[in-house]
Amino acid sequence: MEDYRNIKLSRRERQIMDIVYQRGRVSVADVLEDLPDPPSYSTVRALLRILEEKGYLTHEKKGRRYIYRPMQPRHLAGRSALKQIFQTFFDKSIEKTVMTLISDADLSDEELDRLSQLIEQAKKGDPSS
Amino acid sequence: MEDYRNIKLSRRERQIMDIVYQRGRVSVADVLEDLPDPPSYSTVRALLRILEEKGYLTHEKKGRRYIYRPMQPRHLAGRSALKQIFQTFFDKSIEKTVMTLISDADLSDEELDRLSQLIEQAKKGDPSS
DNA sequence: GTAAAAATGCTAAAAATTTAGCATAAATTA
DNA sequence: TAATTTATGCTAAATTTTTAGCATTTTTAC
Repeated sequence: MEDYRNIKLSRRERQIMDIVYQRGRVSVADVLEDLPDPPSYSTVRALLRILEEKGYLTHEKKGRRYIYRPMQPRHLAGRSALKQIFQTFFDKSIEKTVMTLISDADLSDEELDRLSQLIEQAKKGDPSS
Repeated sequence: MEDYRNIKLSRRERQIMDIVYQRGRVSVADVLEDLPDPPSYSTVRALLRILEEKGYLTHEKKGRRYIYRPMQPRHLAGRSALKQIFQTFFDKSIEKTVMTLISDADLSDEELDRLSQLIEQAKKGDPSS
């Protein structure tokens, strides 16, 4: 659980977390740049501070400015977000979710081959059925 | 775009939209039942009304009570949400996203076979590369 | 047919979020 | 070294969100 995209955070807080996960590491200016309907510099600073207080971010001093990054690693946050999505929209079906991803994506044959391999490996690796 | 999970909606509004998409059609009581830290009946009604005003929901009278459903079809909302996720967490890579879905899922061989077929079909159907 | 139950309409207060602004410190530059 | 720029610390106002409550309507039960 612990999915920031699902509960807890306010609208601005979520927007900022998304930016942080997209960029990996951000300065106040970075966030300001990416925020839709950007508020003032002060505002962004306040929100970053709050997110840090809530335990979602941490910062370090880089020269004279703060650089923020997420506390939870990206891949974990991604997993959690995906879980939420496929529960909400795809009847908890991985298959439906993958189908949507693939059919929307217009993938090259090369990419499709790599996915096939991925699935073959999953078959070998986990003899669960 | 128009992704309710990304921007615009407040925390409660999003929670409610998630419930609506999970259930398909909801009464006030349904929503109340699924909401974490449920507020009062009045509150839920107000939120549903607001979401309808904003164009996310519509309702019909079923007997004496309102039944709400989403304006945007589930599969479209799902696509949009997925897009957001794989952009934010997976470097816009379908492959990485699918990999995470599959490796987390502990799928049966049967399910994996169906996914293989899906991919084969994608290869045939779209000779893009 | 009257009373109780279960719904909505509407309004406004309470709480949380979002915002800006002033004070201050450090680095840059002229 | 003084002025300017670019950062943060802190505080409080403005706005939005969240909530509850009362009035009214419709159905159900006696």
